Amino acid sequence: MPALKITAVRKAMKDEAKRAGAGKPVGRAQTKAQGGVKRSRIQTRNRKLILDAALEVFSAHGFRGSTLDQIATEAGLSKPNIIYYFDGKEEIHVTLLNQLMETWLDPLEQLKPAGEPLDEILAYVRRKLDMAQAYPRESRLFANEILQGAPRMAPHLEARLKPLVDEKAALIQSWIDAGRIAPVEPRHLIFSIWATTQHYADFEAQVNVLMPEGGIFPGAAAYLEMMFRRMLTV
Amino acid sequence: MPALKITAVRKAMKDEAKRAGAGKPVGRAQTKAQGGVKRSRIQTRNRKLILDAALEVFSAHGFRGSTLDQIATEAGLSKPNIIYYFDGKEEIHVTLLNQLMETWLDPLEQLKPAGEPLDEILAYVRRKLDMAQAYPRESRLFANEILQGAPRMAPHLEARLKPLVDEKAALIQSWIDAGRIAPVEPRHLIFSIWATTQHYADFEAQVNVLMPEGGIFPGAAAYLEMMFRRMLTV
DNA sequence: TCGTCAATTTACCAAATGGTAAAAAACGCG
DNA sequence: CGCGTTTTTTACCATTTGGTAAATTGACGA
Repeated sequence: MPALKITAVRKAMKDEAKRAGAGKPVGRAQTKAQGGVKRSRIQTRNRKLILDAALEVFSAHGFRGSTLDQIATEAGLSKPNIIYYFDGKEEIHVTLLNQLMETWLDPLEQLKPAGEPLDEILAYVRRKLDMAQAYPRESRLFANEILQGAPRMAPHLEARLKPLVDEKAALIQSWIDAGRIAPVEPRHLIFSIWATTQHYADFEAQVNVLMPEGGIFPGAAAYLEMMFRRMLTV
Repeated sequence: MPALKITAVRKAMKDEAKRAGAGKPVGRAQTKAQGGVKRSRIQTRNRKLILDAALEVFSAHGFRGSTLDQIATEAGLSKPNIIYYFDGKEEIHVTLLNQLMETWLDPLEQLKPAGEPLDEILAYVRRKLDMAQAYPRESRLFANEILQGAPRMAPHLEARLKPLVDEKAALIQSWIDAGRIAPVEPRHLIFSIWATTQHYADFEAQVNVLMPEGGIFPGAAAYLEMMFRRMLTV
């Protein structure tokens, strides 16, 4: 029973320290990206090494399926050294997710009112598919998180994704109202773009079984362009 | 070091026993669905309880994110009692996956040469969407497994899914050759049907953030029917 | 109703895992 | 170069977790 108590106390102290913003005497490296967090060359390099390794591991096995040892090995660092740079497994994951969200939003942000509506949307499909091809690990990391109910991402979804989707859905609706594309529910349209493009990254294992010949992306691009073109042409 | 050795020996003995097909003296319940495995009323009931609980837990947290204790609690049984019915966590998971595969294949199996091609395909979309709505846990269990690279399912994918997809892709191609639907790559068509329908189950957490109003499925059904109708109409 | 086999519980264990403490090593600046 | 600071390593620890052994209870047919 004493062991339990000691742990509880230690944990409480740690939480306290966190709340007070008082870092450990050694290793102020883990203070997150708040104000100006001047990072040394070594810190920059190693944080990147760790995040790269974590992306590899988390995207392949999910959060709970990944271990610090795996990440450490992949990064070529020792486990305690990883804890020196990040407060723990969870913080690495959250950092990755936060970074990812911006990258993920980017293609949709580029959907602009200027230009021909159909071309704009098809270009968006294209960007999304390119993204799935270029960053399959990021796509799977994201998919994993959402599949588990977005436990560490719900706030971000609400704060960053929702406003953007609201904005772009309104834009698409305005195109519809102007009779420039066929009438469809904008949000379902967006969902179908996400689903079809990300499928090639997230379900790669299945796709590879069913279409063994390498290079599915050219065919996918042609198929999706045709699909959305036909659907949206007035 | 001796501890390690003992474990190794114990493990080896267990593997041996498995290979030889010699079950434990007590509990022949875990012999899998081979020949006639007459199961008592209690066995039938408890295996079902366990599989139901495991579906709930595995679909929510993934394989590695789930614990036997969670499954036991959910099933209302004790952990050792669970091990009495299944050889271990892995066997529960595999059993679930195998069962699931049949259910999952069913809607595609119903795609038949008779009838109007467009109606056949739209009915397939409908069945898939109904399935996502009625069995979201199954959909997520499957998605989880594929996301992780299908480690426990690759053989099944190859043996059951691939032949079926080959067959139905050929059927769709024959419809195209006969000029009865618009020409599209049959496999990409199938992928897009899977992706768009399962999206509503697998990414439910995200969908719920972006479309707070309950009952997205009616809208999804209308949208998807329109989408595939427009794409496939000659 | 009684004995036997099936089912369940109790009490464990070893390994894996996230994390820590403290000493050693490397860095870099005056 | 010398010395304080940062970074890394070594040696641990507590908890969690999958799984087991053995004793106990329960079901059910002769």
